[in-house]
Amino acid sequence: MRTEIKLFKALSDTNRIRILKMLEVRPLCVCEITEILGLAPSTVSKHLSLLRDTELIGDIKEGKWVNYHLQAGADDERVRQLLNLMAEWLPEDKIIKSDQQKAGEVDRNILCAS
Amino acid sequence: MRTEIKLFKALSDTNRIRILKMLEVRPLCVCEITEILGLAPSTVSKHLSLLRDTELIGDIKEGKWVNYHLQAGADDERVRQLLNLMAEWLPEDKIIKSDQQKAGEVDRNILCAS
DNA sequence: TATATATTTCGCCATATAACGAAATGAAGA
DNA sequence: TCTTCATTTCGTTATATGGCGAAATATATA
Repeated sequence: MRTEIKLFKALSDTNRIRILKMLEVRPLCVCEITEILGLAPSTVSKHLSLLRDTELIGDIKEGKWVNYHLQAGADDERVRQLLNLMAEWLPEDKIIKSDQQKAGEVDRNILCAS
Repeated sequence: MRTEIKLFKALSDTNRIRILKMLEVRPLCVCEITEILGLAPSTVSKHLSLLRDTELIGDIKEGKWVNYHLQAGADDERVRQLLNLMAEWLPEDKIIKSDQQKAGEVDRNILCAS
């Protein structure tokens, strides 16, 4: 039962839901997510490693950046089921829509080290 | 987003998952659930009211007992989706299977006020 | 009415969680 | 090599959560 609880806990936080929903748009690096959420980088990093522990997201290093992406094809069926649910949920949420628009627009080269 | 978070939080606790899974067998009163979980009645009552707040379960008074049941036909589609997932999950979990067997066997007339 | 029983509410305590800033780590480029 | 910048790790703090027992509430029965 540990896995299931860990998954639900991962989804029990507003900022982590916002992260998952913005990753539906495209993979993002930590500083892009940090900018959109308006949190400290260390806080965002912690959220990301918690999500990664559940396989809901994965990461790929690209030079000095770490790109995080949804794990839509995760090994664990429960993860896939929850990601499928989340993809349907919150289609009209103002914050989510705003986040997703920003996710489509941010440019890490302009944004980071500003 | 508040509703979604509340739902995931409700599912983020071992004892609440155990309650949902035992209610798949049949409706149960508080003292039956209390006996199976081995927790204080006040603790179980708190879990139940939290689950009821999400519409995952409902309650019907029957004399001095309060019977709790799954809300499989809940108004909220998200609730139905999560209950459907939970019905598929944990089919082999030892604790869950034991709980479900007990749920089929307990008799509140023998059990309570013992 | 008085008593017994089931449930809930309240107050308390221990632990878990989310936030931050500071310091450590890792990679790219001067 | 040295510097810069993205990210992570660590330590701290405030709040949330889950547990209990005691007291309050509600209902059935003597």
